[in-house]
Amino acid sequence: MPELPEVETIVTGLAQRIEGLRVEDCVLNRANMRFPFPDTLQEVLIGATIQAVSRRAKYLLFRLSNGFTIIGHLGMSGTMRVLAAADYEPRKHDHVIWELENGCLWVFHDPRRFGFLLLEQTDKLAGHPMISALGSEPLSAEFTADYLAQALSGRKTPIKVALMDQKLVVGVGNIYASEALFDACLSPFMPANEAAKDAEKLVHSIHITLRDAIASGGSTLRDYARSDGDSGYFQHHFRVYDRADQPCVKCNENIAQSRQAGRSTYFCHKCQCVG
DNA sequence: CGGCAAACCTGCGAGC
DNA sequence: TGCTCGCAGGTTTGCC
Repeated sequence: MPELPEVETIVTGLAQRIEGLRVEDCVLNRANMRFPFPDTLQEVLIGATIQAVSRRAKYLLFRLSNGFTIIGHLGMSGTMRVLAAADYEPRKHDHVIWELENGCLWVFHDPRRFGFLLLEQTDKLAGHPMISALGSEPLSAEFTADYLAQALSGRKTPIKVALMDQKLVVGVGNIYASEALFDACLSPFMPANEAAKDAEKLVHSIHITLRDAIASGGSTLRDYARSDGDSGYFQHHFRVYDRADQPCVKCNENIAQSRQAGRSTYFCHKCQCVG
């Protein structure tokens, strides 16, 4: 679901609302999502204080006062909201509800159940299999044109598919891969090793696209909502994503839709030199 | 090893 | 109106 801008927006909101608070109770409305919930989830959580909420790639990290960290993922349709207990009305797919010491509820809702929660000791977090193999954070200093060019070299896979490979660069999903390639005027079908020569342009476009989206509070399609329950606004800024047959904002040609690795790709034939 | 399709789920819109 | 089909923001697995 949510790609980096959406996860970032949720992390910022959750940090403001739950950091420093003790968990009074933890209600599991089912035994599993994508994976079974850890047996010790409730035991570890109840009575612990949430020291810090952060993000690595699209993973949410909740550092607890007792040496454990919750690793969360929102999958395609997950949301996390915090609201006053008095305002809570149960909804289908509210899978986990944490009761906080200030009387608020922190609710994990996920219709498609591709999301999950795992538990790891904080000092072993970097070695966790889901975390250890991840590529560069696109908004960090290490995500440079040199890094990207090196990572793309020798790969024949289409550049759009490569940008969505989390071992290469994290946080770029189907929406922002299409948007960044349009910004860079590069064909999504260009082999990655050819696109390596445009690494500088690509890094710039990925930066711009993600920062704009974060500034807009992310994109709301169906399920995504910020931690305050409000929607994001970046969907109004889409230039190609979900705009098939609508005029290109630069050249007025119709935006085209295709499929790569099972995912929809949107692009402008003219601006992105797709022959 | 690289690259693709399928699988995991539910909900919604399009089309018949 | 009501059904079926296809598709949806992600990641892993298994097959070629």
